[in-house]
Amino acid sequence: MKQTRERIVAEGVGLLSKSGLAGVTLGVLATQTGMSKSGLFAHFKSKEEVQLQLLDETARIAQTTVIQPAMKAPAGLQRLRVMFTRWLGWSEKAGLGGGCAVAGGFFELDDAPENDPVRQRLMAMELEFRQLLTTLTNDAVKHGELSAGLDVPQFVWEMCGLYLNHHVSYRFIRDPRATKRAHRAFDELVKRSQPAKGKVRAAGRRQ
Amino acid sequence: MKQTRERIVAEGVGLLSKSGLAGVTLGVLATQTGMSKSGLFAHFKSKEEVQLQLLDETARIAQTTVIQPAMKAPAGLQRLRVMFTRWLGWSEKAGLGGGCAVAGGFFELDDAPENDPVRQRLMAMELEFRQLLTTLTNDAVKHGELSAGLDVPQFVWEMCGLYLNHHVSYRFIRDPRATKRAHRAFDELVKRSQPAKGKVRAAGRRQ
DNA sequence: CTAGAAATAGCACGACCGGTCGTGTTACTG
DNA sequence: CAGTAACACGACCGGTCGTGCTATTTCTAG
Repeated sequence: MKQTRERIVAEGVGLLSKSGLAGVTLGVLATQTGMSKSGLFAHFKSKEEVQLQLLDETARIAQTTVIQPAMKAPAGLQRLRVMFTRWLGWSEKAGLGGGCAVAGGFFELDDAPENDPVRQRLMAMELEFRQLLTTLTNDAVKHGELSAGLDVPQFVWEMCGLYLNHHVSYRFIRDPRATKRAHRAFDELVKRSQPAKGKVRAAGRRQ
Repeated sequence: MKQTRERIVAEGVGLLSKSGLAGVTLGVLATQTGMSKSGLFAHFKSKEEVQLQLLDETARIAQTTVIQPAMKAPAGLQRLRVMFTRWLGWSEKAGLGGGCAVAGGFFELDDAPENDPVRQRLMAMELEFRQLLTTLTNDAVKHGELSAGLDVPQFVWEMCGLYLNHHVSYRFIRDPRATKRAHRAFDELVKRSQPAKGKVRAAGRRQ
């Protein structure tokens, strides 16, 4: 059945979130789905195929949990801000039961060979998302909410860092101030990226 | 022999760096050390013991690679800066052949039970290092190089984030600009944490 | 109601896992 | 010289891994 495969994938994303790529085992996934290992395996060509499917499904969930709500916000700095807010701890909000599989994969596969398909998929997902952030940041610049001279790649780079930092702080350290810290850092990042107030430029209107 | 155990540990830190905690396997470690699995195992009570020893050794290496050189620099902002510079990519500089095992462990064990000994060790290592960073930052404040009104925990938090971000950017993304980006972000962090220049005394206008 | 297709289970495989056990070698001790 | 303790070894334990091959069940079409 078509929907069995979907059920497996839907179950699997939770396991992936909780246990990481290496923790996704055919046996565990089968048990969790209430199937035999071979019955489950018949739906996929290989374990790698399972991992790729799970990453794709993870991306789909992130799309609806993080990106779509953000795109409903008004373009510019507001949209960027909503994106960041939704981004933090999104896997928990989506009910995955664990952390962000993509962030986890960064550390699991950082030494994997360049042509590893799972690594490549992970890289593609990340670059695509960073591209989106870049676009949103550029929009905020066009709206005059961020400085025209802003180093946009650097801005995006730092924004991604705040997410990673929050992930560790929130999930490993379990610091209750993690989310507050991340927002504060983001606010600082935005503030120092804004055009000079009251100065010569005409593009003034911020926030 | 005493030195056999040391040889195992010395070999193991490389494996830990390359493959993460889960990748440290008695069999692989034995092969790599040129021993039989059982011969190797005789030196430890359990695999967990091996992991703890490897983490300790990793800490020792970090001590000489990162911390000791930094402590030779003049106290204050300079020392903090040297620490940060040495910190970035330290595992490579130390010849471990992989990434930072501590950073990797954050993502591997973020869902581990609170009383997991390996998780606890990792946490202790991190908190100790953050404590050191806090002390150095406080020193820089005392030297008047950072603002007296600085939110020091937030400063340290952001500094740790820059390290994580660099790790991903450098090792997974393999962005050649990673280190430049990290330094740039650190400079910005320092700049906005400095006391107002030329102006009055503490509590400057560093909004 | 039955033929065939699709989905699932059963089973076996070789490899590796963490860990145990008995044995042989070596070097020091009395 | 005999005794002994440290050390490393190969064989092996019960399990789990990914992955095939072959039944069996279940669903659907005529």
